[in-house]
Amino acid sequence: MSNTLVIVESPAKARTIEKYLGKGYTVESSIGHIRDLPKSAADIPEKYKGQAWARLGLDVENDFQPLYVVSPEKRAHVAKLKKMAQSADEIILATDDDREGESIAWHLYQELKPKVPVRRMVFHEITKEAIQAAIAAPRQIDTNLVEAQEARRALDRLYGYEVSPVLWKKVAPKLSAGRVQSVATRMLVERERERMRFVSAQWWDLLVTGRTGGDVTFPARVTDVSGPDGKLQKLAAGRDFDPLTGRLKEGAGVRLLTEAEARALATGLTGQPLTVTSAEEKPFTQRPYPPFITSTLQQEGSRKLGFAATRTMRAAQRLYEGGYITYMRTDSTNLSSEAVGAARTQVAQMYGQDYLSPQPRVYSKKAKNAQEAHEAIRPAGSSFRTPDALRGELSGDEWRLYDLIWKRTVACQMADARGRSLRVRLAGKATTGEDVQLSASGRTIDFPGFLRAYVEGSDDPAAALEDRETPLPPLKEGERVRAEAVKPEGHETQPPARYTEASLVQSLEGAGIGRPSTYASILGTIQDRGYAAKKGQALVPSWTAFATSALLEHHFGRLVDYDFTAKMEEDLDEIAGGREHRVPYLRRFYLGESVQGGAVEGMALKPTIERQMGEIDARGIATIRVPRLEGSGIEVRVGRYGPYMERGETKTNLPADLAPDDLTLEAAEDLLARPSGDRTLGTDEATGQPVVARAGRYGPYVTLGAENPPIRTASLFPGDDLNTLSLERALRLLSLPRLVGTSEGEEIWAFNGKYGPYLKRGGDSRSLTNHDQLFTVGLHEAEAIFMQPRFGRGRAAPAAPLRTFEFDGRAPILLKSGRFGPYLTDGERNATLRKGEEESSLSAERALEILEERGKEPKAKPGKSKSGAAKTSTAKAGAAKATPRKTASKAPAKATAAKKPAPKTAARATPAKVALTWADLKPHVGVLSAQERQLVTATREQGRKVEDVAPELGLDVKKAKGMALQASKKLNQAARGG
DNA sequence: CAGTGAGCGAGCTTCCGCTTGACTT
Repeated sequence: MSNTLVIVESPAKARTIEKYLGKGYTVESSIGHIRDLPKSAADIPEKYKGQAWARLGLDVENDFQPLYVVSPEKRAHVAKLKKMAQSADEIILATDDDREGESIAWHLYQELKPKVPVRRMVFHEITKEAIQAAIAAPRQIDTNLVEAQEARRALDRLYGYEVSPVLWKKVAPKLSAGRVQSVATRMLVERERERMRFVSAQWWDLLVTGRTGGDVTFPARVTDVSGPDGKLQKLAAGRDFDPLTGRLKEGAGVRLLTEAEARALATGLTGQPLTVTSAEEKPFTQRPYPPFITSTLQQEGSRKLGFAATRTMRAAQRLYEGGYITYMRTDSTNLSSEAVGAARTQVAQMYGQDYLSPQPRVYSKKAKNAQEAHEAIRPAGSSFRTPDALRGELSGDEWRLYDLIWKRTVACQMADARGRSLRVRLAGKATTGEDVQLSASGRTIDFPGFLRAYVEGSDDPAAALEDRETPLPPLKEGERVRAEAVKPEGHETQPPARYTEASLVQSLEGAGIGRPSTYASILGTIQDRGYAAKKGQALVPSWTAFATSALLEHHFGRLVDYDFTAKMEEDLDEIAGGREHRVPYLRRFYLGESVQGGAVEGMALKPTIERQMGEIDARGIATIRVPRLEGSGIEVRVGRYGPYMERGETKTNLPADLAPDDLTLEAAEDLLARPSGDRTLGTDEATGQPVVARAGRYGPYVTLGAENPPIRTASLFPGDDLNTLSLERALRLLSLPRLVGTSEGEEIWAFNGKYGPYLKRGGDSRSLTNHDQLFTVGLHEAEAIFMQPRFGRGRAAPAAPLRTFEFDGRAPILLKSGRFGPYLTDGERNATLRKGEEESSLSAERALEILEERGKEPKAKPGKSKSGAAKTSTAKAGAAKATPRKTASKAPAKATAAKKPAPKTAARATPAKVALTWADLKPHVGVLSAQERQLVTATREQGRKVEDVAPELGLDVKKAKGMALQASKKLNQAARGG
């Protein structure tokens, strides 16, 4: 009997399809993509590790040739597929019918290397008919579509892996940038900026309770009041105000009532007669919403059930795996005919024929960039199980979500809701003389139709139906009523609301950004990177998000345009259609294309980054514009240790839970006046100075004196708690250092240092084993400690090697445990073990290989270089080869010698850390910020003093010196190929 | 962003889209 292997993407799908296909077919899944570009160094095959482009996984100088690897966690599964492929007579690749699915099919083909016929088949519904039809109409892999996917993949990699490092250098390490997340972050930031600029305004109007002759009451609102000239004038409402100034928009032509005017008018209108001047009734109909797709399911999951996107998706995944619903990651609102039939049957049964829409409804409005590989999300099968029937079977989240999906699906085949809206205008006169006009509106639902099953945004359709009705008595033109009660109401304009998970997903989807499979993880990413935090339902962007967004907007504007993805999709469509190709497309994006006149066409990412690295002023980027603080001299900055505020010499941390929008001038002054986290414990009687407990970047500490800088500081001991620290304890800590006694004519002092407690006698020091010894060590004990060799007691002895590998004619290689994990060393070079290199199973040969391949010389210590250089030269030559260094360029005189460099001599002539000259460093000034560059150029090229240059750059001398030092470090690092 | 003293191994961080378990607490 023949055996056909069918491969789909999802295991749950495989199980279903296998049932429909029967004998002769084996159905297995790929479980998503099987190969990808290497994620990090650990995934890069040895063979490619030395390549400059390996980090990207794309050979950017060679047609962007991708390097695909099977990730470690997929290896076993791919091996299983290979085995199955070998025993099959035929293979059908039935991955999804979209760009990614086509690519998965192609990767399967590449990786399995089948020797039997291979066909490609697609279906959009998991129904018996659809699958049999698909089997009967196979095709070949669409290589153009695959190429479009590869272009998409490459672009995302280049964007993410080239731009993120810019953020590491200019903002903070471990940050990230990407086509999707950076736009999502920008959306949050722009909304917050609007809120920060927002100026609120107050306005008043009047709510009138009218009473008819028939003794029915209804609400109406005053819309117009006559001015001094007797003419009616519209009352101001929220929309008439400019959100940037809080003042009425120019030319609004409305009247703004003060509270007093509103109250006077209310009194004057109470009890007065009103005349109905017009009554207009209009019928309306409302159509049901389309069935769920991923984004709308997440939105309604959030609105109706209060689920976060991940929670909705987790429940949906379980429903899908249990066969209760169709696939939950989809962008298509399409329903199979099976589903439409099932829904209609159920409507007729449960609500009656009247509630059925006369014609089957088709929902085809496409979302931007929809790929439509699946159906809409609906109850599975050709007859839907009702939520009630599943009460015992499903529980908790799953049942509630199923109920929601069922209702929405059934409702989409129901009849329109029908009703009437009534709009009434009334006129009256206050006793104070003003004419007024009022308006009342009502809404009556005559036939609820689909609303009986499903009301968007509400958990209970029955209750929501009532909410949707605002009954109004049947008022006729000319009818007289009485203003029974008049209530003046004050209102305040509101800033635009922050995004929630649901509304952000909605906006991203609207712009065609992100895919159903990624919406939930986008939210995770921006929170994991610290770009946003949830505050209730709202997503609040962090100060880091402001800095990052500002950098990208100013220096890589095109990359964070809201339509960047839309444009990319257009280009990818061209590639998929065979009218454009991957390589030239990527070349324009990454390298740019020179056209006549020397101009560069395309995004030209790489050259842009190289240029911007020098342009971007890190300090400027870290300084965040806060409109409300303008002119106050207060600056907000994100520093290495989080966000802080600065005014002159005063600095204070910004509390983590303070949203950018909440930083008003008042709040800022308040924080500056009371440096954050500081707690005054009391007063030191001896000096009369306050004792303050603070949290600093090196941990908690106490100070004597509340000023900056304080008179004295002392770190807390490991067991101390900043929140409960007593004044007595603080004073005891501040009493350090302690004079232990005098020995050998020198004083012995006990200090608490950054590496822990230690004793100091003249120029000599010894560590102590615990902090309490600082108070307890006596002179004799101290002297005994000093008798010990420096690295003996009081400091962890050098750890014994974990393993030793011996070699003939070569120094042994030791495996040691270090701060950064296990590493190999032979005394000359060191190499840290990477992921996948097991310390237990390491062979001597492999150890040698690793050391040869990537062993690095430890940093030369001053005074040690001599003896280092005198040792074996083989290691040096190897290192020099692995990381070619710039030879000191004061060497032009030795040009002849340099022409034919004999590796060993060259290596010996260039010790590991010869001081680099300005000529060596100058080409690398691109790594510096504009300010750093000016400073360095002035001092090193023009030979000026930092003190003289600082004022010109608007820096104080102390800061400038620090900056010069930093800049020098950066330059050296860059010049040495770091 | 405070201030302290010596000596030891740097290398990695990061993207977007497809999919599920396998881990531990």
